Amino acid sequence: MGRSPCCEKAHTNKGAWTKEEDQRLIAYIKAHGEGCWRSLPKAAGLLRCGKSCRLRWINYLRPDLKRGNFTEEEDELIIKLHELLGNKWSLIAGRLPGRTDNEIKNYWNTHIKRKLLARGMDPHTHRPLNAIAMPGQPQQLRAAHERQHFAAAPGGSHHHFQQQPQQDLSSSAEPACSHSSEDDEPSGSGATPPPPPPTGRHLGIDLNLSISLAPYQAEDEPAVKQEPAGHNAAVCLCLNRLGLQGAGEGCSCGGAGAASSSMQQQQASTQRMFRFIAPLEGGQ
DNA sequence: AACCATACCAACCGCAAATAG
DNA sequence: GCTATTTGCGGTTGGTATGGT
Repeated sequence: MGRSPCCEKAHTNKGAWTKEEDQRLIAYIKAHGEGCWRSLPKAAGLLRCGKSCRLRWINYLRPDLKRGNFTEEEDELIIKLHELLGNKWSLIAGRLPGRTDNEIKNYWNTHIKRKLLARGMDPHTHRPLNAIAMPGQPQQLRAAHERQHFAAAPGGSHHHFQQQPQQDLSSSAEPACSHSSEDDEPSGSGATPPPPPPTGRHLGIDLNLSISLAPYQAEDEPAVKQEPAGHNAAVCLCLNRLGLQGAGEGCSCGGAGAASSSMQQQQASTQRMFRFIAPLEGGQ
C-alpha cells in the first residue's frame, strides 16, 4: 500500500533540537495534550515532522522521565525482562517507571550487553557462552522453571498466583504466524529446543507477559514496611492477553503500567489476567 | 597539545500495526 | 472489506564527550 511521507521533508528541521523548539513543544502539549502528532508541528509552530516531535517528547521532554544512571535493580530487571521478552523495548520500558524504550535500548547496547558477556552469558539467548545448549545450566533451568509456572494451571506452587475472574475467553484469534523476535532460535540440531515463549498459547489462551519491580511481601509478613528496591524487591509477572501492555491495570504491583492509556485500561477490563509474584533470587 | 579510539546517546529511518474513512 | 493515514516500535546512524597514547 502506498504511503505518503510522514512530513514535507523540504520544510522540516532535522538534527538536534534547540531550546526554543523544546519550549514550543512543551508549551503546546501542556496546553493541548498529546495526540495528533501529524498536525502538532504546524499547530505548535514547529518546523519538524510529527514523528520527530513525538520522539522528542517521549524520550526527552516528558515531565515524568527519571533520567540519570540506572540502578543495579533496574539493570537486573532489564536483564530479566529481556530474557523473557527479547528486544521488546517498549514492553520493557513499560515496567520501568520514568525510563523510555530508547533509553533502555541504548543502555542495553552500551552497558548490559557487556555486563552479560563479562558474566559469560550470551546477551541474545541469556545462556552461558561456553556451554551452548547445555540443558543443565542453572540459568536455563530457571528460565524453564519460570515458564512452567506460566503454563501451569494458576493456583499451584508456593508463589502468589492469583486468578482474576473475567469474561470473554474465546474472542482472541490466534495469529497465523508466531512472533519473530530475533532472539528466537531455530531448533538447532543437537541442541535442546528452546522452550516456547511464555505466551501460554498452548493453553489456548493468547497470553502476553509483563513484569515489573514490585514491593514483595511474604504471605505471613505484615503489610507495612517496604524495603527499598533490591532487598524485598520481587518480580510481578502479570500475565494477560496480547494487546494488554500495561500490567498495572488490575494489578496492584504498582508498576509503570498503571500509567497506561485508557484504551489499554479498557482492554484490561475484558481480558483475563493472572498475577504471579515471586521473590527474586539472591535479593535481585 | 594533538590525534585516535571508544563510549554514549539523541535522533532518524523504515516497517508494521492500528485506526479512520 | 478495502485503502489511506497515523502512530508506535525497533534498528541504525551520526555527533559529541571522554579516555588513552
